Amino acid sequence: MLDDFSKVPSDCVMFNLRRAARMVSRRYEEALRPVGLRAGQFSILIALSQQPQVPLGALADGLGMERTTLTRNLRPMIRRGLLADSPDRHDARVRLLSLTDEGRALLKRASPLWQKAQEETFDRLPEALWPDTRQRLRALAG
Amino acid sequence: MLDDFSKVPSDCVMFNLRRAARMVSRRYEEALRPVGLRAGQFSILIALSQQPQVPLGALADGLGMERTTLTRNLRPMIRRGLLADSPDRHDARVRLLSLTDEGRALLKRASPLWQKAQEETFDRLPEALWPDTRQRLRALAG
DNA sequence: ACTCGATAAGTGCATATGCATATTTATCGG
DNA sequence: CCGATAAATATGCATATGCACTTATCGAGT
Repeated sequence: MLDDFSKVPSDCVMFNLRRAARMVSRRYEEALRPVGLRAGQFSILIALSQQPQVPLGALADGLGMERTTLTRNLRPMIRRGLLADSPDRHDARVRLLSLTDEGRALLKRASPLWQKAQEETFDRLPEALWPDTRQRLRALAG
Repeated sequence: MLDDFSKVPSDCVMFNLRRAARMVSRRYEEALRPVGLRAGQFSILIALSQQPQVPLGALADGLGMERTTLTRNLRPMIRRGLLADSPDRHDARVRLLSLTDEGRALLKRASPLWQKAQEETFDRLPEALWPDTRQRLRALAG
């Protein structure tokens, strides 16, 4: 039976998650194209809109992402003027991140586009199932 | 209320999916490290183990991936001798992909490692919930 | 003050992702 | 057979992902 992998593709949690993430990301990115935001960039804007100053590492943890990945994801957003970074006064190692006014304005423009993508998503997965599904995704990510 | 994004991060399907996919992929990749397979590479091997000859486009569809992405994902695997490609006799545009013996052997070695990662995953999400969860992920990906 | 272990962040390398566009081949209408 | 259209794949560009390793800084103990 060692050679029979016939059930693996459908059973593999990792495969199913990655495929769903790819497909769903593409739909959100299509919706966000008018404001020129990638899927991950929108998530970063949202995460930063919650708090005024966030250390890079804390933000990476919240996104479930390696710090080194986040470091590079920030670059095009800072270049575009959506984010700003400043050193922590009390700890020179820490890079504090924040939204610029431009970033906040773009987020406002992006919000209805995201809303639309979210609604289209709920055409595929009944919205009533989402809170429960989200909890499962959190359990998987935790 | 346009400025209040406080519920978006937790509500956003795309964000939750991407985060879960990142975290889960990292755990599977850690498990698969002894055989030097990335998460996506394992999925490709599995998909190809089902059929002897698969056109690139059909494989990409099955993986829910752009053809152009798959084209490049194949490169390191072919270089390593895990996959082979040959032109379709009846249509010179088509690239038929197949596992090599080496690829099949590696898949055999990878299988128990995958199994272990899968079991660790089910420590986080009760396995009884998986068939239902998989169905929801499929609905999202469809 | 000094050393050392811990912590925060960055770099080099390799793979992953997909859109716009180009290239090659097939197919169909004439 | 020929030209137009469609189909399968590849390339250029930009962003995304994370591991191994490095650098800079902090804090505790001496």
